[in-house]
Amino acid sequence: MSPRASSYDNIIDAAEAVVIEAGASHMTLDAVAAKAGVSKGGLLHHFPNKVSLLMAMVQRQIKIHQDARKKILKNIPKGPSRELKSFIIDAQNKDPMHNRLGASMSAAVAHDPRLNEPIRKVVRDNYMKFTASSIGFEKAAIITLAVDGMRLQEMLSISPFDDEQRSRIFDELLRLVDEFQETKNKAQK
Amino acid sequence: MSPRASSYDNIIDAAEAVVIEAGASHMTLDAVAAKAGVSKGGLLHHFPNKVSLLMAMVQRQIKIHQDARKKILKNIPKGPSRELKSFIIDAQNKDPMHNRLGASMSAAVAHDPRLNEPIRKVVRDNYMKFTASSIGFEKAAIITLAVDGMRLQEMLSISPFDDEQRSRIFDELLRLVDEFQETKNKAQK
DNA sequence: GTCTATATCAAGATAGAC
DNA sequence: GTCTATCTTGATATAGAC
Repeated sequence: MSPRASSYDNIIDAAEAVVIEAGASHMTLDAVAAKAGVSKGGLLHHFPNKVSLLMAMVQRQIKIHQDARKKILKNIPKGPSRELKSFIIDAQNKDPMHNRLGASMSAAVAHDPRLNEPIRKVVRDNYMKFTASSIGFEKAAIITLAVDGMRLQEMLSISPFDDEQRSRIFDELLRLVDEFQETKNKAQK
Repeated sequence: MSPRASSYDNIIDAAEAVVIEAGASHMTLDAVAAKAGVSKGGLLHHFPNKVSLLMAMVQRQIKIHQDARKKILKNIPKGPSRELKSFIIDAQNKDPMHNRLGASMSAAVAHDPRLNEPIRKVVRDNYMKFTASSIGFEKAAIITLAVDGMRLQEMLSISPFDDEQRSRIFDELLRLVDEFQETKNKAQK
């Protein structure tokens, strides 16, 4: 599906870097080309227009998170809320390369709001999966919303939390999933 | 502080409307002027440049929510988590005029990420207030993050919930605040 | 496959009449 | 205080050489 010429990923890396450093509105083709070390013509050979670059950015980030969650799932002992937990643990990861979904998304949406469609779909699928889990619709939704809230705040650089607070919150989220699960189990007996 | 010529608010209304209908990237001065029924020259008489319009949009929305929360607070029986509850109830309001903070913010941030500063400050103040409440830092943070998550998703049009689900989630959030409070009370005895 | 040069266009902002 | 006309810039995209 995606061509894997070395410059292809190189250009996407550069585009993400520009967004992170200068903001979505400054992600011009000139800036991306300069950052990637190619000319604008070279860039436009790989991505015939700006929208195709933005879509590639979003798609690559979606794939990165999907792959990460599959890996995480393997290491979670079987239990009723594994999917939801893998989602929390994936978001907990502060690795720079891992947290560029926000950058890609804000650049895409700033250019054309309709480009949010693939992300909308991912969000939809997530909530379908998690709210069908055994802790109940509302509680699963709230946990997921809190995780997305954290990510979206970080994407907009309005998060009020430092690293230590951030990790305490994620730990509590994981704990709450278990607690909600236990409450539910008792109620069913 | 803010001039209240009728056209002043009229122009801000128009700017918000353009963002909601066409997206942040299409909020050009031409489009706003056309929507407001004035010429570009007329618009630029009130707002000397685009940034000043964007800042006015954000400030007005912040004030609307502050005023709304003050009103809501009066109707909440005294108790330990009144501030947090007023925040949830304010977010619950689906009145169109009330939910334009997202539009203003996305337009501002799309133009220049540094314009998020006033909102960053509001978010900071909120979390300071709520997490100092008696249900404990992590739980208060999670409730607040879930509310902000809902708002930010709606701002980006990626929310997967319909109206009925949305209101069930808000009800559960209010219930959880009380439940967390009770748990805390018992623990302190 | 990568480059330079250039066409085209849209948007922000200014000047000055009424 | 509102208008029209115009200037200027910067960004996307195309054409065509190497």
